Amino acid sequence: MSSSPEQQVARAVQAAVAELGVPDVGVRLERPKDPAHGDWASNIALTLASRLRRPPREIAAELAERLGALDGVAAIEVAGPGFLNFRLDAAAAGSALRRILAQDAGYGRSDQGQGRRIMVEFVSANPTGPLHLGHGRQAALGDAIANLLEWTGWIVHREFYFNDAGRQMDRLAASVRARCLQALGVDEPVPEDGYHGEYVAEIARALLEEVRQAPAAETHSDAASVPPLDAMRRFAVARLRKEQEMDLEAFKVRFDQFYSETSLYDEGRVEATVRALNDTDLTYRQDGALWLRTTSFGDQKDRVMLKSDGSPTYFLPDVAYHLSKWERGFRHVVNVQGADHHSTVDRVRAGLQALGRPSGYPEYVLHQMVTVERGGQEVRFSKRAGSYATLADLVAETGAGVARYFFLMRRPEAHLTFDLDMALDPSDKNPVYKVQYAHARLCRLLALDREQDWGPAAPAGRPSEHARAELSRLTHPLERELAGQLAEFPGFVTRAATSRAPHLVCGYLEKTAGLVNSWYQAGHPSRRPDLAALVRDEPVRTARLALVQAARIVLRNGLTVLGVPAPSRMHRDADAPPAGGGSA
RNA sequence: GCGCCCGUAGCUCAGCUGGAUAGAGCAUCGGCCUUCUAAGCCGAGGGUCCCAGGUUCGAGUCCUGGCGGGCGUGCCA
Repeated sequence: MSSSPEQQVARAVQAAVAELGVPDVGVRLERPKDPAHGDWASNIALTLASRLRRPPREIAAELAERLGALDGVAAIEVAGPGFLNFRLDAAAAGSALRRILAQDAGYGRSDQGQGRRIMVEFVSANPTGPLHLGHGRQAALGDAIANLLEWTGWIVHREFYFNDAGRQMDRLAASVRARCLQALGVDEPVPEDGYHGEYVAEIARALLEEVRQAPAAETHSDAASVPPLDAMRRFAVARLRKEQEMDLEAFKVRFDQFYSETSLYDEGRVEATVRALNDTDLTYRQDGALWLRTTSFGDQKDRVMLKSDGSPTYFLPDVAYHLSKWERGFRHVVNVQGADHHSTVDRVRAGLQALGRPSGYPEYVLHQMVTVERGGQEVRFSKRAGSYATLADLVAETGAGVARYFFLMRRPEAHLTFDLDMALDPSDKNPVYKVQYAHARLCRLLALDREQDWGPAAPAGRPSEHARAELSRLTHPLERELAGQLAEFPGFVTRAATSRAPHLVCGYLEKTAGLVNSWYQAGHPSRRPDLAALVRDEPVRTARLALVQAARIVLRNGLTVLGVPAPSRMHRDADAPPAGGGSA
């Protein structure tokens, strides 16, 4: 792959800096916010000022002089306090487009991960109820982070861990039992610490129905014949897990593996973890319980591993679970969790460190809570779920694509207000549609070009034609700016991947879509027909269609990384939901 | 009390290793259809970047101390 003009300039600056006697400074170019400052800029002179004890402008001037004439660079300017601004010539500015066209669906991918394996664990909901909005944010985040890692050269494993053991399962079973009895006319309240949602009653009804249809002996339905608690627990867990998987399916999220907490016990992993921890000198008995000295590793207080009744706290299977990740060969693990779990971070890591695993293992992305607003008021969705809003309700209302995008728009550590009015707005006010519509609009231009008879001298625009386009024909400032923006896409993907920040891609896409719309609109036939993409002038048209094609590729690739569909058409009917919602 | 996260325009939020005049969307106001789909575009107004110190050529960004909000701080998960 030939290097981009940006990379060539960066290398040249690096060399010039080395000539000044500073060989060990990395030079990275940035794109100036103000197009008047050129295509690329370097602040290297500013950063070297104190080290060289010289005024930054003087350093910049000397660098500019040493750089002399660079291939593809039309002008080098010293500006402001000491910036070096580089203005590419039209051909170089267009050359980025050629790379986009050549790489197509691969544009934005890189090999930073070098084929290393990484696990992303996310959602990991307990099988005690439907998935709620917090899980939705996690599902969108985890899947997008996983995609970003794949795009940057990692082999990614998506895993869902579920706690199907422990006290909560007893509470679930007891709740189902109470609902069964209620269905049979017995006045039996759901336990105070049980699950009160309507869905538990649904489970109870389904369970009774199954019992009734079973060929077994005791088919008469009365209070004495409800199934044993253990059967209720198994039935409820299976059903809830199935339901969660359907919710995830509707949300277009897939996992490579669902890992059961119970399996940790069945395989003796919890027991083995206790023994291993006991072999260290970091455990002690107090008040009849077995403690781990997690404070040795920065935890705020020591934690109980085994309660005084001999049963483990959730902490122990958590450590056992993460040991299994390590044993399965995952040296890189990202756990996506709600911030309400942040207290587990220190203790799980402490447990792992006690057994010799590295201190930063695993990595955590903790996201803040989600609230939904409509008309400026917080809304609660589901009566069915009891106290919280379900993901399924939200997805049914907005579609998977919109919901995913809205969950990804904000940085994970910021509270997320899900604005339903905006999510349901079919216009470009809705950021998802803004991006999707820009994409569809570009697709439409390409289609129109294929349909149009431009005359014998002008073959219809095909990808091969785009590749041969004279990109120096892209001279309009809006075209230059859009082309420059498209060149930035791979950088955003790598930055979003390494900082586990899909929202950066959202921001990038909205900016790009805005530039697309501006350019498109500037060339609207009612305004400046000479700026339209589909002009008669064949070389100009081919160049503009190359830009169209490149922008289309970038928008599509960006949406794809986020797990949001990139439709080539949007529906115009006021009644029908927009095509891009991905709710199908 | 202690720990983590947050505090930027009326609202929801971006702001890359500290850099040029602090940005976007929504909302408000004013323009633009002879449709490459106006579900759009152009423009305007709107800011003590929570406060106070510090670090330096330069701080929304880093450090310290406050203030305000969220979450956590179980032999619950």
